[in-house]
Amino acid sequence: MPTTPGTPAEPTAASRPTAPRSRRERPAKPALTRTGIVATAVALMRSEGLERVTMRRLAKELDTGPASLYVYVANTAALHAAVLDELLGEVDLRPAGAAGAWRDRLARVLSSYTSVLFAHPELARSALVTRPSGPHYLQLLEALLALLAEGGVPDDRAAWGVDALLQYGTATAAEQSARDAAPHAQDEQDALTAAVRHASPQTFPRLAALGAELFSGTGEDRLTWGFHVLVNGMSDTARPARTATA
Amino acid sequence: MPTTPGTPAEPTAASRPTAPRSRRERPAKPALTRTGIVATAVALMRSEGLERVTMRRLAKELDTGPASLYVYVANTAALHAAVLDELLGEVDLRPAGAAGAWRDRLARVLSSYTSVLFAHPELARSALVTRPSGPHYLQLLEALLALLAEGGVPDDRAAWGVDALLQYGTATAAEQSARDAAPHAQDEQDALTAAVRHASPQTFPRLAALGAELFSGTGEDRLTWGFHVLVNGMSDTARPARTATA
DNA sequence: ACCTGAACACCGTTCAAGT
DNA sequence: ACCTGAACACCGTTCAAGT
Repeated sequence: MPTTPGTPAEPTAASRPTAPRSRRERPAKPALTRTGIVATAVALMRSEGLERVTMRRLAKELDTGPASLYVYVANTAALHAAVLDELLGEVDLRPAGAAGAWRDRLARVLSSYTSVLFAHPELARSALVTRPSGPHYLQLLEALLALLAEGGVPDDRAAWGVDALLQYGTATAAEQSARDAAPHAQDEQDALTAAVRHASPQTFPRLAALGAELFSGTGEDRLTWGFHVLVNGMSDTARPARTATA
Repeated sequence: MPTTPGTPAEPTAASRPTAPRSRRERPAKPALTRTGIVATAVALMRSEGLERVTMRRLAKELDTGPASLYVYVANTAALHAAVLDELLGEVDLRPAGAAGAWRDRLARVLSSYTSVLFAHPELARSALVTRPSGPHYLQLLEALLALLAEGGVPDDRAAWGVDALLQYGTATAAEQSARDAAPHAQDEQDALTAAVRHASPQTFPRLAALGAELFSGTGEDRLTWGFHVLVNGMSDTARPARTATA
């Protein structure tokens, strides 16, 4: 197995000086390891939210200075990516191998993925920018590709489509982070609703015609519909020829 | 026209004390207004990037303290949303009214939207969380809905679908921000490519079968394909019944 | 080879006091 | 009714010096 770039090997026990008994309260300061750092970061996220998972705060939790963490973690983005990778272990992949219609099983796996991110929408934001590449992510990709193959989606479309499906789930979860974080967020939704409601039917005929329809439905229903739209669409839509012209 | 909540009226000229001649260098310190603040923020973004559009940095630019801005702008997220609203004026809506196949015109409008965000991918990130609600955004919605109606997409699906289309463009632009910001970002892509390349064909048969196909194609081609997938999918996929059960 | 103190260069937001 | 100085409570990251 090749060493992942940017992931320094754990220091051996021998190379580490024996930990000086810390301030007598704590149950002996544990040695720093990448694994331990990430585990502490996950715990910190669960207890205080991702916005508290900062290099400084995490260092405090580990009873050291922020500079020490940079031996194991390249930067804050990498830290958050590692936390996400950890969380992806919670995605329920069992529907992939279960009985039933492949489309529904696909939607169930994707729903599970999305609901994991829904529990931590700030993480979804970072996932859009820093794609995970850990084993859990690979397992998820594999499960989705197997389902698409079972459904007869051509390989070249499945290769592009799996990205679109995951992106859709990720972005939907990320959107939710507004409603979570800001107590203010309802206002923003209201701002758009109000803007649409007051839009002049002369200038905005379609907006006026659709009105509340634009904001209807539960998040769950919209999400599932979207997954089916993507799956049906990619079954129907050929990829552009390699020498495509606009 | 109702007053948008959170947008205080501009102070009248009368209510404002005559500006004390500032440090004699600058061409007379202009009065603070929401419009002026946003315009300065846009200029600052163009010259130094969105990451420099902070309350403190912007205040410095306006020759005042950060506290002064809070009279006009609720917080940093609102500031960024206002900047985005401004930028959306650059989206080319002309294809909506032009001749040609509706699908292609739809794709062209969406491509224009996306390329505006591509020029400022950090803004795309914030757009996912704080949806715009300004006039430019309404015009974009209207144009897209008109095209979907022209294409015979049923109203209820268009209402949900327009969101999916915009989200797809926004998320795709947001993803790009990694490649821009971090000099490191290529590494992350490589990490995933490497992980896929080294995935065991026993454990990950589909991943092994598809391989490089997963990363093939230009961003442009993938984007356009995705738009067509969504449009074709929503033409085919009924919304769930109101009392739908899983 | 790790670990760290200290520093550099910033943040958002609030609040009491000014004009 | 705005405008502001100053403060509070933080950030990420680097680097020289320690062990």
